[in-house]
Amino acid sequence: MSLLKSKILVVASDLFQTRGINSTGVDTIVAVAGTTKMTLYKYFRSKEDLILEVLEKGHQDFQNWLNDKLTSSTKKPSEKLQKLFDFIEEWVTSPNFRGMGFIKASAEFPNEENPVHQLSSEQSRQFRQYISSLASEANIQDADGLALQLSLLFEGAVQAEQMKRGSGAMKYAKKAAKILIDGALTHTV
Amino acid sequence: MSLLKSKILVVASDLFQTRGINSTGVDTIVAVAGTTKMTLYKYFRSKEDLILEVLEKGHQDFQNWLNDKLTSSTKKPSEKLQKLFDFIEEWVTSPNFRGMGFIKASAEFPNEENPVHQLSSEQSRQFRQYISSLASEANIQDADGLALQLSLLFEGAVQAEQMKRGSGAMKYAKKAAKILIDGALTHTV
DNA sequence: AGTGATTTATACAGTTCTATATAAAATATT
DNA sequence: AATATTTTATATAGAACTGTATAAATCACT
Repeated sequence: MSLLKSKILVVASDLFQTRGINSTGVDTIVAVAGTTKMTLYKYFRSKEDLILEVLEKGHQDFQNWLNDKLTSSTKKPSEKLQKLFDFIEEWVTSPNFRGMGFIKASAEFPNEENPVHQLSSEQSRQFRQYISSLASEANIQDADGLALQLSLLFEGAVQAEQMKRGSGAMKYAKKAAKILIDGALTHTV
Repeated sequence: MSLLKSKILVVASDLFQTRGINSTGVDTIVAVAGTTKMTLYKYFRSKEDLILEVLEKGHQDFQNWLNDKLTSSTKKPSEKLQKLFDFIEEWVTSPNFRGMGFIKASAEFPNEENPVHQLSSEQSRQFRQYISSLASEANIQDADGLALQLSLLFEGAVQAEQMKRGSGAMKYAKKAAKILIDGALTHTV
């Protein structure tokens, strides 16, 4: 991928997160990225295309990072589930954390027919599905149910953290997650 | 309050929730409300003023409704806490539910110096504080901690419901809340 | 019916935004 | 060095948005 294109992606991701997507114009993006609109529109057909690619990249980066961490940490499915929130906390508190794109994008594009909304909704579903597969491997009965509960905690915590940085929400989300996971594990098949 | 003013507030609240705040122009609001911009700007100094009043009204309506429900349902503090999520579910699934304003507003206005962001952040804090006071009355040790966890579940569920209507998130949020509340109640002072 | 306040209709100034056109400059390739 | 590609600089079309000006129309009240 072109250096300029990835630079634009990084800058756009940053600005979208800190100023909002609709409030960030392409002029601002190219100015911060140190390039021009002509170049931006060479690599992205439209602003919407840019938004979609930013979301896609952010989600893939997160999923890859999380999956690598989990698979290299332990092979026991139940332990993976337990460590999930530790890694999520590590991700959220890392200096290059720019927020979970799909959480904000769905708020800024509430129309269910909007491509940006659809992508963020799909990413949210994928993430929940990933947690559910971990729960299934740990032989938890209602894997989808637990996955939903954990994702609620996670998304709530990310939002709280976005709303007020250093809120300590992640700490209590972890405690709650542990209670829910432990409870579900004692009712395994 | 003037009929037109409250009509504008209702319409704006509806449009902000369904199309997003930044994506909704004042022209659209007055067209749907069946009035003109002149009248809108008579009652609201600016669009930002309108947003703030919409948020304020939405939050007060919710808090008043919830408090009335809780105080008239039971006098036992621990039962209030248990019934909290039942009423919240009732609110969220009611036909005139237009979403929790402060959740989306903070996403659309991420800048912490923005008045809209500040108000939604304050409302989020107030709601958490309200839950915490219920937990305190029920003699729960870490009342603030439980309140934070419950609000994470709540905000996560509202967002999930906004992202995909009829997701059933509230049902699992309630189950998780019950587990957390029961756990906290067994460790009371 | 007549007076005063409210509301509408319409136009528009001024800004911002997405997206494109065109030509010059810089960079890479042969 | 000459050619081809990429990138910049600049201008601008065209739409959308906030907010205001002005005059006509409607409404409330006496």
